[in-house]
Amino acid sequence: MSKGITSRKEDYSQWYNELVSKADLAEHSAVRGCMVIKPYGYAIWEKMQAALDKKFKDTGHSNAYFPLFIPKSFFTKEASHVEGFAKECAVVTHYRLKDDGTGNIVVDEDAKLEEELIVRPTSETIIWNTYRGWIESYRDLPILVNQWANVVRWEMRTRLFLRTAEFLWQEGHTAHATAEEAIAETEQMLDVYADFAENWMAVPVVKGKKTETERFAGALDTYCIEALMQDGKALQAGTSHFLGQNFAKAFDVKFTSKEGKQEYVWATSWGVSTRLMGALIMAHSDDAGLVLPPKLAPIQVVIVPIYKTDEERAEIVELVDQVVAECKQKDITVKFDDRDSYRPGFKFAEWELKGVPLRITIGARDLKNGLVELARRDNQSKESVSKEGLSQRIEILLDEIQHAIYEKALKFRTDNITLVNSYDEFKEVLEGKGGFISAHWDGTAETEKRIKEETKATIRCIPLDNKLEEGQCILTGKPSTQRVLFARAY
RNA sequence: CGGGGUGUAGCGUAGCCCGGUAUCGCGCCACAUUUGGGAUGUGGAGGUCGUAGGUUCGAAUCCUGCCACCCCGACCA
Repeated sequence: MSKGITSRKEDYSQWYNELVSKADLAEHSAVRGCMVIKPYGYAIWEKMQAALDKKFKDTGHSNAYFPLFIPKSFFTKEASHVEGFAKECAVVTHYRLKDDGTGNIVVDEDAKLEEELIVRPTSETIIWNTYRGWIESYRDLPILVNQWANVVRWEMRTRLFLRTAEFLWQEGHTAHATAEEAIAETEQMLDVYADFAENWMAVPVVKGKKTETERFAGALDTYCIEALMQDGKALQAGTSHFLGQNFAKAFDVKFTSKEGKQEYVWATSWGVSTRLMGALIMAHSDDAGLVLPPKLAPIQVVIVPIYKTDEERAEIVELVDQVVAECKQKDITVKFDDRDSYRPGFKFAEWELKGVPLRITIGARDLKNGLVELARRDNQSKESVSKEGLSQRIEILLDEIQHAIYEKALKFRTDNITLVNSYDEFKEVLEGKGGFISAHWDGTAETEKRIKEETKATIRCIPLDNKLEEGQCILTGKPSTQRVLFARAY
């Protein structure tokens, strides 16, 4: 491992790339646009999955699994849905290879599929085609299903975690008897995402609604959580869609109501992906490496011993065993770095790079005094504490770190939401400090498009807690009733 | 998919213009001395020069195709 990484100031995207690679989170694979998520990175994803999965179950959802392949005819049934995804679909056309007679393995043209299969970019179509068979009566509703899966969107430009051709995610697909119930579900899951982002990832998010332009292909309404990265760019961290009856109509999914009438089912879908890993990395990490929130850190505490002799080592190990046992009782994940081939300084740097929230250093000096040294990753502070009651202190510190990095990110976001009242001011802020820009917009797609073309900024969302106020659109001067959030985005 | 760039040991590189089987640093292995912020010395291993062709007595070097990655654009979670 080489020393250090590029600083954020020097080159933010290089910093990100080096961090992902040097912290052992992921690497590029032999397949274009696809990544290998390495064990340490995957461990973080697993922690995210576990927390989210529990929240889904707690709100009444069950997991299921639907096929990777979707018949093309299904996929093309909902017009705007197809239009939105058509340009990035991988298509399976054949089911066999053969030897062409010269030792080359080629596609067997005789094994052409009668109907081509689309590798799912999302599963609405296959799921709604399935739901048709599951739903007859209002008594079959609601259906509250989630699936953890991989999806493929053939992206031209990829970045590890942020945009790859294949990624991991969860997609919830629910079916309801009424629009009100479906909308309530959409909002509930948005709250689940926001809660997860803020309380687990320690990333503050703005809950909002997408404009028509930014809406999911096939949805009536798309709700989102938007996060702000340290370079001032926004990142969509999760979406929850109210799909109306679009998919029910496309797939003819009807139910008999209490009144005995045939009605189309109301739908929602919602998802978050491994992109959250990108958000996590860019929200907290610094020039020394990753900074992980304790709740998602695969290793919460690392213990680095410092010794000269075997006797000292033995004494330290004895204390470490106690500390580890104590922590285990409190469900704190501890790693004892007993590698003999690296010196302490090297280990300090390595675990900082990997974002371990707390480090315990134990040396001969400490043993003599009955102390250990605790070092926080988030603010680099150190303290010497008694070995008595150490696990309590660790517990408190982990909790403090979780809150401290959230507060830091929140302050950054608050400082980087700028209210502007003119287009000149808008452009100036966008070029200079970046971040979210709160401005009046006349509500038309034309204006939105022009601003995007001229400045590369998009409307990230119309915040849900927006207060109404009279104003004038920064571009056209037309009347507006509320401000929306603009930003350049990932 | 358009424009630009890069590919040489695990990583970072020199050599390429001007053709003769490859330089240096980090890392790796062994041993010794070390250990409170990325140790030092000695010895050693490791290469289809991205890949497939072509030119040539001879190609990392010249020519062509392909692949991958990085930056900028269009598109997108």
